[in-house]
Amino acid sequence: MSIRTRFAPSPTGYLHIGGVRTALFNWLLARGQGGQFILRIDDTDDSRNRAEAVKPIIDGFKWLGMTWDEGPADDAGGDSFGPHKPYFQGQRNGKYEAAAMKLMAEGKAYPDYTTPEQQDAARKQAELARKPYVHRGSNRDVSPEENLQQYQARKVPILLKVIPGQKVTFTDHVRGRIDVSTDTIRDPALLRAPDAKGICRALYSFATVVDEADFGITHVVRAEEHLTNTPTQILIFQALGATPPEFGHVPLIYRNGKKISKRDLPPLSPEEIGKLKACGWTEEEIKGRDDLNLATVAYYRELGYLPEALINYLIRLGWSLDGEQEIIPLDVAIKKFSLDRVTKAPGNFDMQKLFWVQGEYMKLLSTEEKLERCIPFLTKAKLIGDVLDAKTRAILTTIVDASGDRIKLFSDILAYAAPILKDDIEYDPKAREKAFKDANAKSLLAEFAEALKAAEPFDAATIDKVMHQFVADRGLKLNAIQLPTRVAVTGVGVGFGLSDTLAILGKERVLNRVAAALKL
RNA sequence: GGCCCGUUCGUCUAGUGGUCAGGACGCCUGGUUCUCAACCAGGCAAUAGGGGUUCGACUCCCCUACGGGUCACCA
Repeated sequence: MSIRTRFAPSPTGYLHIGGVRTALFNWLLARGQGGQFILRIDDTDDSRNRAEAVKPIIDGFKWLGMTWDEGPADDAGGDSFGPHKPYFQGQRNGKYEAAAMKLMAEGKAYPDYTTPEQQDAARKQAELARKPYVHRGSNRDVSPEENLQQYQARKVPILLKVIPGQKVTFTDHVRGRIDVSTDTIRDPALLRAPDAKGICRALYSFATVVDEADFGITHVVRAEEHLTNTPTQILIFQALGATPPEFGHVPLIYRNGKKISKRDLPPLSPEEIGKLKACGWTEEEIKGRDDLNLATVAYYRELGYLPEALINYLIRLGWSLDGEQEIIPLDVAIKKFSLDRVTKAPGNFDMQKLFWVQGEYMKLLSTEEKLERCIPFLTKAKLIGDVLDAKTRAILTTIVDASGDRIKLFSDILAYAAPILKDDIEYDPKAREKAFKDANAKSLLAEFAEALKAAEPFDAATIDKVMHQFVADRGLKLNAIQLPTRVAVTGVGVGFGLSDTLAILGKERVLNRVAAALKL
C-alpha cells in the first residue's frame, strides 16, 4: 500500500510558517515514496467566509510548488477534487453524525446531559481535592436503545465511552514509544449540541479521525501540540473499528524561545514598512494586509524571497541530512527525508540564516531568471511601465548583471535600479556629506568629468581605464574619486561597480549629473 | 497544578560508551577590492546541574532545574 499523508489547516486567512513546515514534511514523505499528499480544510468550528479564508492557504501552497493530489480545488472556490471529496470538513458533517450515531447504537458513545454548571462544579471540586478532573458524562451506563431514544428527544453533546484501567500505546515516529493510561483520558466529545440551525457539528478530534480513516491516511505528521490528544484519537479509531495510522509529532517552531504565533508577533517594523513602501505599497495596502508578518508565507513572497529558499530553510529547521549539508536541493530532500531524523526539541526561526539560504539560491539564478522575477517589483514601484520596451529591458539586464550577488531579495532591484531609472536624483544626505567632506573633492570631480568627456567609447572597460589613469597621474587612490563620482551620479554611496554605473547612465547623463552635483 | 514532551556553541544542527565534541548561520580578525556585496584565510563559542552504572560517559539510569505542550460543545 502506498503511503498517504495529509495537511489539514483550519482556514484562518493566512498560511503560517510553522504549518508550512509541517505540511512540507508530509509532502516530502509522500513524494519520496510515491504516495499521495492530501489537503483537507478543517473548518468544523465557525463557518466564517470560508472561500476567502482558504485562498491565502491555497495561494501559498501554489507559490511554494507544493502540489496536492486530493483536496480543495485550486481556484479556492470551495469545490474539491479527489475520490473522497469533499475535503472541507464543514461539508462533511453528515458523515460525522452518522458515525456518531453508529457508535451510540453500539454502546460505544452516549449523550451527555451533564450541564456546564455541573461540570464546572465537578472540576472545581477535583481541583480542591488536588485530583485531576477526568470527565465522564451522565449516560455512560444507560443502554444504547435508551440513549438513542433520549437523544432523539433532546440532543446534547455525544461523548465517547472510554474504558478505564487500560493502556493506550503507540510508537511515534519522532518521539518513540508513548503509553498512557485510559484513566487519565476524559470521555471526549464527538459531536456538539445543536447550533442555532439545529446542526450538531463534529469536534476536531472526531472529524479528524473519521476523515483519516475515510481517506485512508497512513501517516499523520503534525505539530507536537497534538501529541497529547493522540491517545484519545487512537481510542476513537478503535471504536470505529479502524486501524490507526502511523504518527509523527514534529516539534514546534519558536521565535526567541517561544512558540511562534501571530498573536505575539511584533507589528511590521518601521524598516519593513519602509521597504514595502519602496516596493510601491501604499499605507492603506499595508494596513489592509494583516497576513503580512514574519510568521506568514505571504510576507516572504511579498519581500521577494525565493520559494525554494524558504523551503530549504524550513526543511533544515528540525531536520538534517547529515549535519554537514545546509543547501539541500529539493530532489535530494525528497529522496532522503525521513521522520527519524526529525529533531525532538523545538527550533528557533532564524531570519538571518533564512536570508543566507536565500542568497545561496539567488546565486544559482541566471541574469535572465533574476530579471524576470524582479520585474513585478519594478512595475509595482512604478519604476517601469506595464509593458517593457526592448531598450529598458536591455538597461535592466545590464543593471541586474552588474549588481551580481548584491540582489539578495528580488525587491533589492529597486535600490540598484531606481537611481539610474529615475530622472531626478535624491541625494542621500549622509553620503553627500561624506563624499564632499574633502575640500578638493569638487574640483577633483570637475577634473575627472573632463577626463570622462574624452572617454570613447563610453563603455565600462574604457571608463575603467580612464578612471585608473586619472588617479595614477595624480598619485591618488581610486577612493579619492570613487565616492564623489558615485554620489554625484546616483545620489547614494553604495552600488555596483562605478564604471558599470557610468556606462549604463551614458556620457550625457553622467556629465549633466556631475555638473548638477558641483552646484550643490 | 495533573499528565506528557524536551534540554550539545548566541542560533540551526552532527553525534547512538572511547572524537582535540564536527559542520553551518551570525559575530570578530586579516586578505582581496573603487563603495557595497561576493570571495579567501583565520578566530571566538556548547554537552543545564547533581548523583549513579561503567575501565571509560554528550551518549544508559535516577533526581533537580529550566523550557514547552495539553488539560473546551477550539483546531
